[in-house]
Amino acid sequence: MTRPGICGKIGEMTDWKEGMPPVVRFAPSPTGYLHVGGARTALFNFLFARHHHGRFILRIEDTDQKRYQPQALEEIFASLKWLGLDWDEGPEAGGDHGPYFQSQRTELYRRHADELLAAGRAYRCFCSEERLMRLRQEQEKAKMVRGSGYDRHCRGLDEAEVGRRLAAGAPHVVRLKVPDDRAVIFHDRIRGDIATDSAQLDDLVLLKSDGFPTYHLANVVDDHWMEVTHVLRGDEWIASTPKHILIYEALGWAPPVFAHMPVILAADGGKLSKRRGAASVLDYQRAGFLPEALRNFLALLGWAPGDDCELMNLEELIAAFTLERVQAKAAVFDQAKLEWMNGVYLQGHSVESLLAEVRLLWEGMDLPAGALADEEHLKKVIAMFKERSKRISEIAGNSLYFFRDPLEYEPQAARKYFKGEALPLFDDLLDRLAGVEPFSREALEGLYRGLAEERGIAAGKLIHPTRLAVSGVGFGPGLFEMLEALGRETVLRRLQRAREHVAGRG
RNA sequence: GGCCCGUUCGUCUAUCGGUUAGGACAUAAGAUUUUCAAUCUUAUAAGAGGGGUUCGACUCCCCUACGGGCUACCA
Repeated sequence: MTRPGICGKIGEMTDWKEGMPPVVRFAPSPTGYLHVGGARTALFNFLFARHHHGRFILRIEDTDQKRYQPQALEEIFASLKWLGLDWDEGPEAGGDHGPYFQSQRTELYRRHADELLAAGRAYRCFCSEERLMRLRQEQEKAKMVRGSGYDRHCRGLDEAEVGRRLAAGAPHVVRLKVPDDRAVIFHDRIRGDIATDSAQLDDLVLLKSDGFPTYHLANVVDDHWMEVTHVLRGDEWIASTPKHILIYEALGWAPPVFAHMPVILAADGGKLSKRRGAASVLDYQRAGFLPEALRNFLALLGWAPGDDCELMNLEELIAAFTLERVQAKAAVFDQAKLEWMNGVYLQGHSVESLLAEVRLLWEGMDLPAGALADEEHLKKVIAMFKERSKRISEIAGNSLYFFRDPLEYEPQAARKYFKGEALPLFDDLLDRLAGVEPFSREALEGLYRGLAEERGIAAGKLIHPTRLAVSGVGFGPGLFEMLEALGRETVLRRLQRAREHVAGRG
């Protein structure tokens, strides 16, 4: 049996070459559940910080008032905690760089926007949404090659005019003055140098008309004041990074190190979504996955330790993780491999450690009163199902016949084992099972083997119909330990009922 | 459309110019078994295409194709 945590990487930790401990952040937007792609980004940030003895900050980017969903916050926190990704600074944890909600830092953004305005690096724009929309349509129609995007209409407004509109309370945004035709270059730790012509960038909005900053301004300002040294984020941000570089320049700040993580795709190559396999971290929890399995699996999406090691616990992941080994290529989420890995981790769990969670699932399954009263019995059942399960939910879902009589018989198995020839065998079994002492797996096996020999048939002829009769299905734990755990009374009752069922069908 | 990023078995990946291109999941076959699962054996399976550079390219460069991202007062 391959056990998790066999790689022995502990002790190989190295300090970050540049000396100073790094500071990273995970900055989700509370617009919905935390999906596995976000979780993977959080995980990489966490691993990087721990590996280099740095700090991991959680920051909430709630600057979009329209898309804000209050319950999303709880989901994000719960998801991160479930995966074991504790943050050193942020909501609940506190820290010296708070507040950690961008909605509570609007003064700071406004101050820097004013600073840029005063320095002539930014300007107020009074264009209406209608005008912007019309502009976009016209550009589309004209198929403009260059200069698409905002046309800098308000960039040349004179001070008097601006003052007049301001006094009139006209709604406006603040835009950055993007320099003409200049190369904007940044180094991506995963992809190397990426250069963009500033002519490709339009005068982006820094401050929205509702007073909130855009992501671009807020993330630059926060990363600066929170002393973030490494920005590890999804690669959908690559195209925006030149804008961020320009903002750093305008503010006179040194940009952090950038490293863009590859995306995670669904099996069909498309984007991961609720419909294409689960996407929410908490959905995986609900589906019976173990956090350490999902974490291990996610770590291997876009990253590999370099040797053939795959099963790694948290300490080993931390010890082995480096940015150099993060891949640039998008990775497909392979549910089958996750299932396998989860099964491996599940086998590593003791019955005791599984008890509480499985019991919770059973409790939600509408079982007869008192069915779950005997803890020793529950443990026995878990032990029988654990080894043949890949998820916790399978243990609970496949073992219901230990708490109530089967409601029906699996049709395919019934066709095979509930034939007329089974009737005399049932009679023999009913007769002998009533008297066997003790009702133990050893004695039961002796009974079955003996009877098979007497009748000159294979033991399977007795075993299979019995299994179906007592469990309703054609698969499960070894029959004799199953019968022992079920107890004589239950076994006889179910066999009797199965006999009637077979007889009734002629 | 423009700009940017990417391309090794079906999937996740190893390879940092010279390998019989390795491992894992999945798949198939066999062993084992009272079923299922597990376990053990074995097998199938890859450098998108085309040009360069080089004594030698999966590895470096260019082109094409394909996939993805961005092109919002969303993040």
